[in-house]
Amino acid sequence: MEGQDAPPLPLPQLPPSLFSPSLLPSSSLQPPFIEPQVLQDIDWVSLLSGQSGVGDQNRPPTMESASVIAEEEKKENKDRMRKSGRIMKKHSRPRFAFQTRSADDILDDGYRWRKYGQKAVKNSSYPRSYYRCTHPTCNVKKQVQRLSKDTSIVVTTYEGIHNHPCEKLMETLTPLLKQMQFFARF
DNA sequence: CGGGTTTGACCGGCGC
DNA sequence: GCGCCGGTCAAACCCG
Repeated sequence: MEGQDAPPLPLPQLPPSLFSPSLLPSSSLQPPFIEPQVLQDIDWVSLLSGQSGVGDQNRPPTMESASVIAEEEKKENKDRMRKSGRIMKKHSRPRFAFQTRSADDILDDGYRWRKYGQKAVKNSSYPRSYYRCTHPTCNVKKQVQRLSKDTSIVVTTYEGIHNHPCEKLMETLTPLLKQMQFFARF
């Protein structure tokens, strides 16, 4: 059915400052890369340490555009109406999406994810994948979808904030921090 | 054998 | 009410 992808994607557009497809080189064969601007705009500290708390709301104004937020709020409001069902969780969860240019669908963000579903979505010739953080007490989710418009672009949508540190990053960072502490004494 | 993925079924919301 | 659609479940499967 969804062989073509003519209509515009329902995806909220990120501001050009975050991501500018037009600036992308035409040659697309590259190792997994996150656009530098995107990396800069992410508040990795709070993201990784889970400092923003599950209370969200006061999450740092990282990279979501107003339009993205508005779109999400609308969706949250709809979710609020949900009364029964298996996932009666909390609905007002911080969410943000960003696009990366990558040949690989799964970008290694340091966390461990378990895939729990895959769906073909309308207006896209590529399926959307659903992942959950494998950490026992952490129910952060993310969706990964490749743009059919530009197949070199992958859209990743995170939902929720990790309530645990990123093991992988800590592993890498710990010796570094120790070194910094050592040199800081001089 | 334990952890992950695959994949069809299922469920709830929404528009008509 | 019905059908479509997106999100999730869970059994089967895969792999180191």
